Amino acid sequence: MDPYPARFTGRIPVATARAAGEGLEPGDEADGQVAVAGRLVARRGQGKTVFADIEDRSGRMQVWATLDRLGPDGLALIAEAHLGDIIGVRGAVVRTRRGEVSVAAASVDMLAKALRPPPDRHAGLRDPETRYRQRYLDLMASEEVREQFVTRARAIAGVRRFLDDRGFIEVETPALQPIYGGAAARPFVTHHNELGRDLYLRIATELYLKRCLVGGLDKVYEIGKDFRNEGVSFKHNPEFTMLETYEAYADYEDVARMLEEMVSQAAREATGGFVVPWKGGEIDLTPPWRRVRLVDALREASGIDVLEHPDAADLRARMREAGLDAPDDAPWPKLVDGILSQALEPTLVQPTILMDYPLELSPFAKRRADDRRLVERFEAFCGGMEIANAFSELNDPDDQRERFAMLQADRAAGDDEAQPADEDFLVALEHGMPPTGGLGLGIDRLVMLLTDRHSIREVILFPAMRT
RNA sequence: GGGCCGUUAGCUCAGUUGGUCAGAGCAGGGGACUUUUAAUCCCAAGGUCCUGGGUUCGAAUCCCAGACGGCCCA
Repeated sequence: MDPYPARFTGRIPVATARAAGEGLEPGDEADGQVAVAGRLVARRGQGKTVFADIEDRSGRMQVWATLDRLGPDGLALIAEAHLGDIIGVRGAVVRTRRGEVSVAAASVDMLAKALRPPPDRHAGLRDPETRYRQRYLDLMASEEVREQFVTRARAIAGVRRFLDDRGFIEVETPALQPIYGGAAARPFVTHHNELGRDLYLRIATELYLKRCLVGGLDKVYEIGKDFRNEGVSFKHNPEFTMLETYEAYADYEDVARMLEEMVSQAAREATGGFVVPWKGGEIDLTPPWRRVRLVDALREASGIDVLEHPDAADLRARMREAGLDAPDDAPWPKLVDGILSQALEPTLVQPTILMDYPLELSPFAKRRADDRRLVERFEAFCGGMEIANAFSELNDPDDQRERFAMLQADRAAGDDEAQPADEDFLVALEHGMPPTGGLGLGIDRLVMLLTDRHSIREVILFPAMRT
């Protein structure tokens, strides 16, 4: 017997086979035969009769194996199979005297022998380390975990459908970049042997997607992995999935409306509604979301008006007065971000859009005409996490050049997350980029919200672990 | 970065004051059983108690260091 045969023909999902037996009375047998296959998850031996449960993605089904129908070799195969083996069964659909729709096995095939045992059927797999490192065991042991990742796929499909329906085109831009940019983060560095030079794994797709806008693609999006060389936490994985969209002739308020609709549609496709459970309460994603100016929200949460403390040392002192952590080497934008993350972000459970950020925090956003210290930018928060970031994109190449210079000053002042200037991108801007509304949406965090999971590791199949 | 907790059989877990304390259930092995539903019954087997030091007559247990993981805080 080959324990790993190449094929098993004619298979149907067990849910389909079960449906064929729904109308049967106990003791009845349907006409014809079906072929089903799946992992052996339980077996109840009775000597010359064996009951076995097999499971595929569609569900679970009982196999009724008797010496009369199978003969000694076939019965031995199923009687001696291990839990975890993948077997194929052909036979009539019946309803047993106890009322269970089953396949009365006429033949049994070993399709894949398992050499290692599956997790305990009743206790499941609880050790979080094994769950993450050997996710296949977690999936094998838990229908709920399998469903978790189906929900993730549905949410992403919902986002894609939403954007495709609105005329966006999906594009792919380089993950290996000669210079990184588009976010404040430290990159991973890798090396190209033939070119003899270091390359960076992207920390964002922003600067390449904007090049697409310069070229006239007008409405583009990319869903893909970004890589940030930072610590891991309940909401950080070094590689994570990001959506970025750019729409010509839109501004950040247009983008805010699109975000609300997109997220609520994804929620409906993934979970069936706009209201999702969250940490014992619920989050209502129904548009419109609350909007508040960032500086007002910061003042309400911390008592600090950041625009009244434009000097880093001054702001640092004020923060410490208020009991907030303010590192000595942090430049002004980092300090403002510190107030946001410490005092404000955890309070933003219901969806909230914070509008109008200080220019220093936002090197790619267009200034507000009415207040040159602020830019047309929002971030959306939900469940105490940032989930999205959007601007009216800066398309003035001279202003952009100045912003890069500011970043270099931050870098010199000790901010190792400040990104280098990208001359090639500036050349692209000099060719003219239309006024554009851009958006970044953290897909992993969105999935956390939609599935009431409080660790990013629960929504990433194979999260980063120490080796 | 800090604090707390955890790591014992393939899985889920017990293990008292430092002394018959190497244990159970399930899985796996042998046997009985032709309608079971976590089937049942009998038998046997299964260990780097995370790693390395230390204290002690004696350590899964106490101390120190480390690894990995979880939670909380910053």
